[in-house]
Formats: sequence, C-alpha cells, structure tokens
Amino acid sequence: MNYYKEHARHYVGVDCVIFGLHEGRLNILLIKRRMMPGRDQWSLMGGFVEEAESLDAAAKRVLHQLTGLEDVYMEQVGAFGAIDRDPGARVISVAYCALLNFNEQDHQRMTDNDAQWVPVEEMPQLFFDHPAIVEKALGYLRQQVGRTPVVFRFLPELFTLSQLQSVYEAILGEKLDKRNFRKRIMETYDLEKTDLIDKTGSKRGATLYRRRLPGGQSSC
Amino acid sequence: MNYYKEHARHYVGVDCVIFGLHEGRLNILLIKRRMMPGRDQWSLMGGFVEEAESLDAAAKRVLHQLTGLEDVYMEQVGAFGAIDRDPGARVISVAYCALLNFNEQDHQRMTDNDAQWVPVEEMPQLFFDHPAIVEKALGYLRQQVGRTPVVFRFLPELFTLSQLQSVYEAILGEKLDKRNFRKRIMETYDLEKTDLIDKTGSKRGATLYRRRLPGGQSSC
DNA sequence: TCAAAAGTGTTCAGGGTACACCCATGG
DNA sequence: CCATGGGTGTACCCTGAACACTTTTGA
Repeated sequence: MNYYKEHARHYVGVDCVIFGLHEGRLNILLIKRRMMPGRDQWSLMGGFVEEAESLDAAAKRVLHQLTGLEDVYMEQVGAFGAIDRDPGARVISVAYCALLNFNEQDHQRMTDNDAQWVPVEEMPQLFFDHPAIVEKALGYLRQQVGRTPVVFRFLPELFTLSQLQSVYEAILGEKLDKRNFRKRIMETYDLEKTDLIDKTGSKRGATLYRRRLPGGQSSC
Repeated sequence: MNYYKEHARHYVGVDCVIFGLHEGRLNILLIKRRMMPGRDQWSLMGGFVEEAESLDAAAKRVLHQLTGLEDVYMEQVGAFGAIDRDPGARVISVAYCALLNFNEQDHQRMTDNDAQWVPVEEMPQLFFDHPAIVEKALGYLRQQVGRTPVVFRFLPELFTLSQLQSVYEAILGEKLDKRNFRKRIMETYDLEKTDLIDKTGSKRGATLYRRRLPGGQSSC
C-alpha cells in the first residue's frame, strides 16, 4: 500500500483554448499573464488541478472564472508533459478546447482578467508551449467540424444560413459554395425554418433557422 | 514564486494500449496486476511519471519494460483524470497506444510480466477505467487507419498484399473486397514489388512487397 | 436606382463499390 | 486432381464540385 509513495508527484494544470467567432473570423480568447514567469506575455487561460478535482472539472472551473459561463462544451485536446515546458516549475498540463457564442460574454470578467479576443491568423507570441497547444486544438476543431455538430456551439439558438456558412468558412479557412453548402447542411442536420427574419445582416433580411435535435438528445 | 506551492501535486501515470496483429485478429497486450489494488485483475501495462521525465519518455520506458523494444511508434490517446479512477490513490493517467509487429517480441519479458495477448473482441474484465481507455485507443486507431500509414507498423519490412489487407480487416472489423483494396492501396502508397515469394500463407506463394518511403522521411 | 446579401437547380466528373474467373502449387 | 489462397479489370452509381441569375429593400 506504500506502493504509490515511492513515486513523484507533479503539479497538473489545465489550459483552455477558447474559440469564438467574431466578424467572420475565428478568434481565441487570450489573457495577459499577471504572474511570473512570463508576466505580461500573452497566454491561454489556465489553472491548477486541485486535490479532489477531476481534470474535466478543473477545466470547467477555469473557463468559468474567465467567462462566467457554465455548461459550455469542452473537449480534451491532449496532455503536454515536456519537463521544462513551464519555466517556473515542472507542470504537466492537460489542454481543453471550448467553443463559445461570441455574444454571451461577461465583459466585466473579461477586463478583470485582462482577456482579449484575437483572430487565429494574428496570434501574438504566446507563453511557452502554448503555440503547440493552440495548434493541436485548431487541428482538432477542424477535424470535428466535418464530423460532429460543433459549429452550432458558436451560434445562438436562432441563426441564418449565411451565419452558419461563415462559421464553417472561418474554421476551415476557405470560402464555400453557397448552394452546395445549403444543400449539404440541410440534408445533414434537421434545421427548422422559422418565420422570423433577421435584418441585421442585409437589407432584404434572412430567414432564421433553429436546429432540431435528433431524438431529444443534446448535441455534440 | 511561491505561486506554485499553493497547489496540489498529483501522481501521474501512463497506461499503454499495445496493439498487435495475430492470426488475422487485432490483439491487445494485457498484464495480470501483481499489486493491490486490483491484484490478479487484467490491466493495461502502466507506470508512474517520475521527477524529471516527460510523459512521452515515461510511456516509452513502460513499453520498454514490458517488451524490450525501443523506437516503437506511440501516440498519446488522452488523459484520464476522474478523482476515483484508481481506487488506491488519486492518480491522473495519460494513455498512449503503441503498434507492434507481433513477431518482434521478447517472450522472456512477457512471461516475467505475466503479459498476454488478448483479441479485442474477447477482452476480459479490466481494472477500473481501463475499458474506457481501450475504447478510446481503438477509436483512435480506427480513425488513423484511413488517414496515415499506421498499418505498416504491424508488419515486417516485407509483406504480402494479403497480409496487408488482413491488417486493415482486423482493425476495421470488416471484410474488404480484394480487388478494390489492392487498387486503392497501390495508388495510396508507393509499394515496391520484390522478386521474393512468401510461401507460408499459401501453396502457390504470394509476392512480397516493401513500402518505399516518400522523400526519405520516416513513416507515420 | 443601385448596391448588397438572400435564395434557388442542374450538370458533370471522379471515386467508390459491386462483381467472377483463371492461376499456381502442395498434399 | 483438387482444395486453397493469389492475382487481375470493368460497369455502374452516387457523391462532391462547378456554376448564374432573380429577389428584396434600405440608403
């Protein structure tokens, strides 16, 4: 029973790659580090895994601290365990990614945390191995887009087909054909046409749709 | 600088899901646990991450302990961090999968470790959350098969097309059409036909092929 | 009246799938 | 001589990609 005691213990952290769509571009939420090492450098929002806390719970807690949001979709991206990845101490980190509807944000908490949205193509220098984490999360996201309904996480309940298309385009980083997109999306997902019109995006106005969930289950 | 000290430290482990092909079936290498908790239960080969050891290095070390092999292809599958996943203590585990050529094994080490190959369809009851780990590794493997040349990891340098096909069939769990398979595999990979014949599998004998690596790079 | 986004079908090519017979050899 | 696995090509279908014009309305 003393078997475990012979072994080393490690600090274990979680880092969150928080994605959101803004003005047709994929953004990541970054913070300015307030502590050493790496003070004033841009970094992912992170935290430590505490005594009686699962990895998933730690990730949710960290996300909540930054955004005030609960019940956000999060997926584990991978564990990062190089010995010197954190210059301050040996910390093993498990990365998570979260997908956020850009409009549901708590501006107070954002400024409290020195947080800022940054487009993925304009990523600044990041703290230590965070670039690799972002890279892996991006790969994961791009992969998921074709397989699972993650895109809807970026949107409110009601959305236009053009908004939906621009989510795909932002994530994949390429323009899509409008007619092919609509055909495919309508046969892949059960989208319900409402009789509401969104006039913010165009003069003519676009029909708002709602995703009907299959079999009353949650999405993703 | 005492910032880190306020936080908990955890035991961090690695668990290896070791795949191999045997008699046309996908097998996993399991061991009988020799220590409590879970003594005499089947489990994945695992170990702890030590003080100055990266996650990847720990996984390689554990694999080497069991098989005697170096330079085996390993990929991280994910981190498992439920609080009570290990009934003996709070251990966060990072799972890796490895692909092994079944014939390159060290029988001495295998018996020393009470290790045994088990077909994935006949998996016995496994220690704690190891079933979930195996499940995730299997999903990962099936996904990789269609995308990357992982299949060749299961085979020696020279192989017949029938052997290659049976690797695919074992991993995907379904029969494939011989002609379609050969057509696709020949246009996907650069396979060099040798003038050697393997007569172990049939009376007529089958041509042995070798994979020509693209641009002198390593595979996978 | 014009600029700007919404909305709507058809055609074509390429890839994937289905399918059956002869060959070589050891027992 | 026959059972066993090795080796080979074609026809069809369906999915994915290319492509252009009309509608609505606010400025």
